[in-house]
Amino acid sequence: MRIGELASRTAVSERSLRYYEQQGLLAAERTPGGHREYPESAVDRVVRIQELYAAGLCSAKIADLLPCIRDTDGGPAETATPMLVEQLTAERDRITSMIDDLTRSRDVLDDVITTAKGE
Amino acid sequence: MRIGELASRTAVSERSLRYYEQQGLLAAERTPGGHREYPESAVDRVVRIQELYAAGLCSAKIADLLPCIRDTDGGPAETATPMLVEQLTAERDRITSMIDDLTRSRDVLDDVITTAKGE
DNA sequence: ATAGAACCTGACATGGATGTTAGGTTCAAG
DNA sequence: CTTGAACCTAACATCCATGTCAGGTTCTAT
Repeated sequence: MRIGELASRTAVSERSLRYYEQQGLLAAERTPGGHREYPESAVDRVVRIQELYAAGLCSAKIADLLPCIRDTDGGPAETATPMLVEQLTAERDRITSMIDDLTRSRDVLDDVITTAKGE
Repeated sequence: MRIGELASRTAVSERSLRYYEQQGLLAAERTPGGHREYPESAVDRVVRIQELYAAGLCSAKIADLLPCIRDTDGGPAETATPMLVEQLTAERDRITSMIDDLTRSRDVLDDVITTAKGE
């Protein structure tokens, strides 16, 4: 599929998709004229990339990580090096405390909302 | 307490604390010479502010929200207006999906970590 | 053949919390 | 009184994914 369709199916802007390619996160074939041509699996990958960005990982970490991810269609292409495992473990712990923070904030919001509705 | 102590006790930079004041999130008394003087409760408040920033709320929303929060030392000073409740509900839903995304990303990391360690 | 939609590259802009620096004032301890 | 730590304001810098614009090329349907 081409970039417009991928953009609309993932709700990610074309600008961002080109940026992902620049960062080595998302490969694309090219038509003879130079237009990008994506495989069906690009949809899942873009969603995954967005989630990882949202989790606070930078492009470089995501680029390291992606080849090690177990795709829907098979096992991982690579195995994480010990150094990468160490970094990813730190990221995982950071994500865990992010989740805890978010949960606390959500509880605060719920309390304020409930209080307001109860009066 | 003064700004240096508050900064070290909350692990938030003095720069940020002054910024919070500018945004109307954190009030401070002043010494005759103009130095900021914070009450003990500022520590909790700063932590709360950081959590809300981490949850993706901007300064303005936090400023609206803070007066409605049930403090440790009593009930909320204000009750949220219907409009604010609507906004906060949207924020809460957004936070919920953030948590879901983060959980997914953490699962991905765990899988990569486990796979690497298992070999 | 041709119009118009879709795509290309490249460059500059944005946001918003935070870092940093500069130059000056206040505070506290000797 | 003096000295150094701590604080003040103001202004500018940074990060980095994303937005936006300009000017040009490719694709597709008629």
